[in-house]
Amino acid sequence: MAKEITSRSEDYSQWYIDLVKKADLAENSDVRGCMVIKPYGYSIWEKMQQALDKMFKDTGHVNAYFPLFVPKSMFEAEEKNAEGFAKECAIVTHYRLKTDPNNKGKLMVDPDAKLEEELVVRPTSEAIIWSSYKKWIQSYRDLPILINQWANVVRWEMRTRLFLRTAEFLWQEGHTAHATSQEAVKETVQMLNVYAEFVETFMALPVIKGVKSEGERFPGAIDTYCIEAMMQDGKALQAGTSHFLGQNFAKAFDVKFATKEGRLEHVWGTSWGVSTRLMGALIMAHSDDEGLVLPPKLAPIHVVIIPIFKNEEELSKIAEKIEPVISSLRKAGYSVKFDSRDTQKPGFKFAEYELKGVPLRIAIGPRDLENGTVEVARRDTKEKRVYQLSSIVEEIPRLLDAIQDNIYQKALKFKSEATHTVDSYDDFKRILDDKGGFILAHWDGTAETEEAIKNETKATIRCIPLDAKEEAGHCIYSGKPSTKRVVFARAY
RNA sequence: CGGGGUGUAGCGUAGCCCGGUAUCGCGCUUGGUUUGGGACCAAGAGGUCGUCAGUUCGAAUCUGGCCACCCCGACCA
Repeated sequence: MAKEITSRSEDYSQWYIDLVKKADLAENSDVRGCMVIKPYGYSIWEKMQQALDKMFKDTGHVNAYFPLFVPKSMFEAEEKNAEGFAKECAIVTHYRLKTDPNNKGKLMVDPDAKLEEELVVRPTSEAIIWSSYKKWIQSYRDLPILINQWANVVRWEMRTRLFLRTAEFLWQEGHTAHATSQEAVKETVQMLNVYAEFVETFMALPVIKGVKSEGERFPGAIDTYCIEAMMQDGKALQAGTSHFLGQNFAKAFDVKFATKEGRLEHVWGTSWGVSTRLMGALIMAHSDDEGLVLPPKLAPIHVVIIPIFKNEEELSKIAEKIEPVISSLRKAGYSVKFDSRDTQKPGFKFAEYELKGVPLRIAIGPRDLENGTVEVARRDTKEKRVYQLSSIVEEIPRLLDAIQDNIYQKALKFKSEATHTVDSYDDFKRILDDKGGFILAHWDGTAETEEAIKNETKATIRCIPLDAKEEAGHCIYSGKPSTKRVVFARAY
């Protein structure tokens, strides 16, 4: 009742906000544009971090940490990158406050404490990292450098939305340096594949892998690879990017190395990142009007057990009966919560854990004690089934796998139904307005056409898919010849 | 930054036009009855009405300044 959320059909974006707040994931803070990630939301992010961090380490990367502040002169070294982020930077200009003589009890910025050089709060860390790499790299023997950092960054967005766009957000950013262009490209693609694999296997969300058009490219990159996911309302969401930086940053920061042959060359770079925005994708991809639906691989609680009892005595009988199940499951690595609160009724708890997206719920009461059974409810299908208590420890892993798979299959089906192929601008606009989704269409490859379509329809080129097949056609906008289809969509 | 809107208890709100110290629901506290799908009854606690000034015997209400937030646009992971 109090926790009721707006339905998706009524107002999708309100549904999203309700979900984030009522499932206790995050809330707006008293700081403009910045959110508080609450414990339940943060525990999902930690699960994501753990899985990604392992994948990074398995591909040879190590973690490090670089400063939050970047001196302005350092920040502006790579011109395109600086320009691209200039409009959204927070800047530290002073290092001290003092009591305000004209305003009792208040503080003011001390005008005598102005910094010689302003510090930019990092919107991304290429600058500070490449200025460090300059000191670390002299020879081909020093390469490659494969570093990741988990950090917060600040981008002063005009309009913010919980998880999807906040002024401060958490992310990881990988920054690598290589001796050859081929090796750097290979790294860029490898990390794109890591992201795709993570999003598909852990988040149960299928993606399109592709390359950004010039207009959508990361400032300072030669190529930006990305994965794009489809949300339930037909809007696309960029879930991760991997950039081939060429020698741009090496040149800007004068990072050279001696080759085996003794020549002095600039190194080749990549950078790649995913952010707490993935939380937004996770929420929007699978959840329903009852609340979150979490894939078991990222759920902080796999199984919640709700005892149904009238008194202390009944509760202790149930607890005794279920205890071996709990400890076996925990031993096997599952997160189990036994909610024995006597302050809430079972129905309240059922609704609460549905809201929070717990994949499996076990209810056990006097009736079950008599029959040696439990009732198991799946969050994804809402299906309830009675199992023998003796078989439950074996059933749980099977059920969790089934849920993970079912959620993915459902999202895959949705994505394929939301993907349309069009050959005329009229069809393009019609489908965009009727259904949204991904639209595969021919494009003449020019920034002008891309810009015109964006202005007229708000749809952007999400990517040029890596698996796009060669196919002669005509640009839906200009009619000029094209050799493959690109993916358009309205996006978050 | 341009256009529009809103600030009243932890949350959501009524009252404002037409001035007389604030309504209702959820939540919270206590007691009792309940407990297999969001319990019920009773009694309570909680508000400088965003802020500063003005008009007035008297301001949530009228006037002006300021601040904050939300929505639509431009920008964006």
